[in-house]
Amino acid sequence: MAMISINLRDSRPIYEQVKDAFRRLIISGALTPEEKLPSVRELAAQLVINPNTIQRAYRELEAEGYISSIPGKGSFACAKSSIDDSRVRELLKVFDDSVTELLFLGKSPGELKSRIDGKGDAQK
Amino acid sequence: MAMISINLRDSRPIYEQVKDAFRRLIISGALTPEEKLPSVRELAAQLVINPNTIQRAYRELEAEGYISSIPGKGSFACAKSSIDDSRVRELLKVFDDSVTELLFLGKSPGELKSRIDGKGDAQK
DNA sequence: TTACTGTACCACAGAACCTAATACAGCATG
DNA sequence: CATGCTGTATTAGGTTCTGTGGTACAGTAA
Repeated sequence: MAMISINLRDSRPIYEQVKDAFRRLIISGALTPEEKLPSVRELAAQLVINPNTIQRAYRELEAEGYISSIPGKGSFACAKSSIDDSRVRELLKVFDDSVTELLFLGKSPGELKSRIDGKGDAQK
Repeated sequence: MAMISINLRDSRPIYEQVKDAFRRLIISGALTPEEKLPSVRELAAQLVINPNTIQRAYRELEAEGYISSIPGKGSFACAKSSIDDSRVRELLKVFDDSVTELLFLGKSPGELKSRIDGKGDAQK
């Protein structure tokens, strides 16, 4: 039942941790399209944080297209087809920048490529 | 002479923008090892921001091993051999996470690999 | 000496983050 | 209908982060 967990001692904002956690669940397939997420109040109670913080995470996840919230019903995971294109562009920039710096620091292109192949099946 | 520029309307902290800017200069080779960076006060005057903000950026870049600051002399770019290992681990995590999400969103492994190859010569 | 360098410290303002409490409307169940 | 859930919005307050402004000290070089 404890779908996600957060770390109050982390420097990253709680709402960002919540966003990342649900993105991972969706990416890994642990949360399938149309599947219901915990309600704002329920999750806030589980994590012992304020409902407003959860609401912010859900609102931003919805803006990215990862989830869809319906008043009175709940929040639900979306199919990947509905994820916003700007999210892809953002990720590509992160990818490119990390590659550039890793290559500079001595990593070989082959080593980075093999890391991509390692993602086929196991999700960690 | 304007080595870097910052955007006050950006949501990211100024000192983070400064850090990224100098990392890019070093990575691209525009700033070679032992080369001198602008002084704290000089750069602050150029960018019209507070010297303390520059100082923070320099301090953190030094902790990562990208630059070395010597009281009375100045701050200088370092050779890549002195960059901290934790920076590499951090970058690998960013790389892996972006790959996982990009693959989920429909990008093919081949497309990502070709992006790695595109970094051999041109730098942006 | 003079002028530059990095570094440290303090106080202050504004923004971001988070909490707390309340309220309203939509949906589903009995 | 009525109860209880759902998302959503609003207001207020506290804490932390970010950035500014000013001052000070020590090391380096002309």
